[in-house]
Amino acid sequence: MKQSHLFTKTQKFAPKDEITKNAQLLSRAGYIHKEMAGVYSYLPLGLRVLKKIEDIVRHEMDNIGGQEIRMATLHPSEPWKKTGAWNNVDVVFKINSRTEKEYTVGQSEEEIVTPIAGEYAKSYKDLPVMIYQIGQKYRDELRAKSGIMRGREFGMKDMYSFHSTQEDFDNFYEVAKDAYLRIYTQCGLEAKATEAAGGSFSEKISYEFMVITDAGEDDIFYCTSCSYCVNVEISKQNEADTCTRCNKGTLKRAKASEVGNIFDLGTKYAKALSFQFKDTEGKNQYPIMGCFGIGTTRLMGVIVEALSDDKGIVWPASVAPFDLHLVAISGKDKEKQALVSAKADELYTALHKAGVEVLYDDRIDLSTGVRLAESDLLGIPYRLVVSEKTLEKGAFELTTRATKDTEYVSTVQLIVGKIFKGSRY
RNA sequence: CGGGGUGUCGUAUACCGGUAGUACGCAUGGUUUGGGACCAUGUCGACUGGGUUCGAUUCCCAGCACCCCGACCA
Repeated sequence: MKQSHLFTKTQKFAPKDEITKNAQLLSRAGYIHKEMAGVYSYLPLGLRVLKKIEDIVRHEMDNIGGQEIRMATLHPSEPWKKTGAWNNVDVVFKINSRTEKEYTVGQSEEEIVTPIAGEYAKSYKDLPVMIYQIGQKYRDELRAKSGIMRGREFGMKDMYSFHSTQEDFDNFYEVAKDAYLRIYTQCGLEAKATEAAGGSFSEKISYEFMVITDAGEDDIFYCTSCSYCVNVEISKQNEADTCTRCNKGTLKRAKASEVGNIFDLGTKYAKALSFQFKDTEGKNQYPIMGCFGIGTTRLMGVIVEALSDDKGIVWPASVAPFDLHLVAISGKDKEKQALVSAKADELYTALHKAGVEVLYDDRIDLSTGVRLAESDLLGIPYRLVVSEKTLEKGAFELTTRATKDTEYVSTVQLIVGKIFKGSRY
C-alpha cells in the first residue's frame, strides 16, 4: 500500500483523554479512533493487525478441532432469562424495542450456542463438539478504562465445547490450554496459565492467561522454577514461599494483564437450556461444557503495552500491519528525486511480487525527519530506505525496528531473506 | 455505583470578569531534505443550560462528556 493513499495520518500529540500507552500510541499512529468511552473503531492499519491476531487464533482453534460459526449479535431475552443471566449478570445490555419487546446483545454466548449444539448433538457419538466465533462483544461496564484494554464493545474469540464425559473434557481442557499458550507465543508475548477463581461462571478453578506488564490490572504469584502461576486473589501461599508444585522455586509477585480465560462450566448451561444426549446405554445425560475466551482487541492492546519504546510501537512480525516500511528519501533536485522514486517504485513492485506486505512511503516531498519519526511510531518490523545515498552505494538500508540494527542489502532476494528469516516459509 | 479531576481552534496548550494568544495541523507561496526543519500569508475555537454581573470563556449551580482511584469484572 502506498502511504500517500492511506487516509489516516499520524499525530504528534496524543489526545489528552488517553493516558494509557496502548491508547496513546494506537491513536497517534492512526490505528484506532475513539467513539466514546470504551468504544473504538479500527482504522486500516488497526484492522490489519486485528485480522492477523484473529488468524493466529483461528488457526489454533481449527487445529484443536474447533468449528467456526458466526452467532447473531442481537439476542432474544428468553434464553438469558432461563439461565438467570438476565437478572444476575450486571454487564448484560438490555434493549427495549418500540413494541416493548426485550433484546440483548452478545457479551458471552452460552445462551445462544448451547441450543445450537443441542439441536445437532443427540448422541454420545456426536460429541465432543467444539464451536467458536470471533466477533464483537458488548458489556455494560460501569467503568471503561485503559484504552482498548477494557471496553464496552470489544473483539473476542469465544469457543464452547461439549463433552460426553468429564474425562474427555479434562483432556480437551489441557489441549486448549496448550493451544492458548502457542497463540500468545506467536503474538510475541510470554503468557502464563494462571489459576484463578471461576467467577459467577463456575465454582471450579479457571485458568487465566497472564502477561507480565506494568500496565497489568491483576497481581499474580509465579514460580521461578516451574510453570506454576496463581492469581493472588485465590492463592493459599505468599510471596517468597517455596512453590508447592515443584518444591524447588520460590513464588514471585508481578503485575499482569489477562489475555484469555478458560472455564469448566460443568452441566450448568446444558441443564438450564435443556441440552441432553443419549449415552451408550441409551440414557439421557447432560454434556460437560467448557468456555474458552480470548479478547482479541485486548490482546492487541497488551502487545502494544508490552512491546513499544519511547519512539512508538514495536510490532512482532506476526501481527504487524505490514512486513516492511519502504521509505523513499530525496532532496529537491528533480532529477535525483525522479531516480530515487523510480528505484523505490521498482522495489515496491518486486517486493510485493515476492509476497512481502509493503507500506510504501512515497511522499517524497515531505521532510525526512517527519517521515522517519512516523515510521518509528507505526512500528513496522523492518524499514527499507531508498535515497540518493543508498543509490550511490548500490544497496538499500534495512533497519530492524526492534533493535535499530542497520545493514545494507542490495537485492530483493536478500531483503526477503532477511525479513522472513525462514519464519514464514 | 462511591470518591476525585478536567472540559478553550482538528490536536496539544496559554492567559483572562472587559480585543482569546501560541505550537502543530490544514491552505497558498518560497527555502529546505537522514530524525516531527524554516520564512511569509491565510484558515479554524471557549461542552450545554441556568444564575450572579453593566459585562462571563473566566465566578456559582445543574446537566452532559471524558479521565483517574476504588468497587465490579463471564
